[in-house]
Amino acid sequence: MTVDLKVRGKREETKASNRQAIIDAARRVFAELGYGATTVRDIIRATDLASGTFYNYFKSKAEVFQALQDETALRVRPRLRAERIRAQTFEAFISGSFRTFFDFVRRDHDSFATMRQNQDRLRVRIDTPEVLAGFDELRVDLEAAIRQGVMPDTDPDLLMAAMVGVAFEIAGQLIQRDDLPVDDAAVFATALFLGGVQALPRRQSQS
Amino acid sequence: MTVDLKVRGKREETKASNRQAIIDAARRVFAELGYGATTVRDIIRATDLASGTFYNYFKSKAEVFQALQDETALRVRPRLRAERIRAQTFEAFISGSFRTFFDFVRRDHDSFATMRQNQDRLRVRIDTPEVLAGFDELRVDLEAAIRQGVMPDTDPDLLMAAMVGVAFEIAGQLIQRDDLPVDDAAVFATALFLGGVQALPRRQSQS
DNA sequence: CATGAAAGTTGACGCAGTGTCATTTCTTGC
DNA sequence: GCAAGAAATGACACTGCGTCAACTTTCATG
Repeated sequence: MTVDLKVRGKREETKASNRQAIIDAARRVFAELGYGATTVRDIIRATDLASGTFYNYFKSKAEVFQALQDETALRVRPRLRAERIRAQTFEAFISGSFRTFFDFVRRDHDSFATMRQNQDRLRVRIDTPEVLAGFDELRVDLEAAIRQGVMPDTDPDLLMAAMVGVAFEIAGQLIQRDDLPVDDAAVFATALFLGGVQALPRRQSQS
Repeated sequence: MTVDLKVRGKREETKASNRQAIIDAARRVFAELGYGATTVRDIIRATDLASGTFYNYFKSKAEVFQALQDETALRVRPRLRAERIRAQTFEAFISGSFRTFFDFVRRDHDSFATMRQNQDRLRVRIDTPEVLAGFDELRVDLEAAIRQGVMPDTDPDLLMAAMVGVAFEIAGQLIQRDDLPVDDAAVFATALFLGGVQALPRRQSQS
């Protein structure tokens, strides 16, 4: 009567569903209480599992949080990667990267709202290994672009850092300011990298 | 026999010294164990005070951490402010800001090492209210520069975000890479803002 | 000085979250 | 069916948290 194929036995089935249940509960609870305030017990209470079961899946709340971030990172990275590989010019490389990232941030608001989880007025950003791996991927692609002569031969680590810094900080603006169009953000960041401050879009009549 | 002037009574004297003792202990302990792993008890054990005394000075370990960060922020902000106000051209504004900041980061390595405190391989950045106020200060100065026609009339929030993002992310590189000269970092960031990717310093013969 | 009141310190206490583990329940291959 | 292994359960010992009544120190006052 079970609709889905029983290729995997019941064992693996529930194992996967329990893991997901914990992750889902964690996302909800983190969103509600903030990372600092939530306890492992809060998370497990939000599922129908027993406290001990949590530890069959994760070592600590930090590890669940990491799983959440990693999940997000693994969703963005392929898109960014594809965008960069497709790029034939460095304009396309830069503009495509920013646009794709900002688009994702706006759409997936919640995943990044956790990023700036606050208890008081603190702003916190946590980069998990998967996120850091994403940075590395960008650096590798930059190096490839440099080798191909598409990108000027400059320090790839610093260029990566600059792109990451601008991307995340402007993403923060996108989260704060709902009225800021994704497109404006992308145009701004792209112009900065293509021509510096002088090339930035000017404001309309702003008396 | 007390060398220093007894303008303040003993009361305030010990109050200030206790507070500082806690902050100093916290800096040591955070550096050793990382933020996540240290407990209030760890901090207080590293002083000769009793556990209850901690709570006369701070509500939680988060609050001590914030005090640490704020202390740092309050040391950098005036320097950055002075640099920006002195600037007559936007080249000077940008270049002075980055150079001053990177110089501080390199010198005050430890304060910023805490910034990227890691338990596993996580990278964490926490912006306290004083740090955020520093961002705001930058935005205000950018707005002033725009009004004076020194800076192109573009979205000051985004420009601030871009500068902050580049500054912090490249600061991260400065901390990771001891061989990276402060000057190179400053030249890189400045060139990016003045002329975009094309204007970046090229690498020497790098077969 | 002596003294009483106020400020500050102390550490033991009750409470809550942590991670473990013996026990129980469920799944699977035979 | 049934035995064996896998996973879930929740009680338990332990640790850290924040509080508070008792104690100590400081200081203003006569």
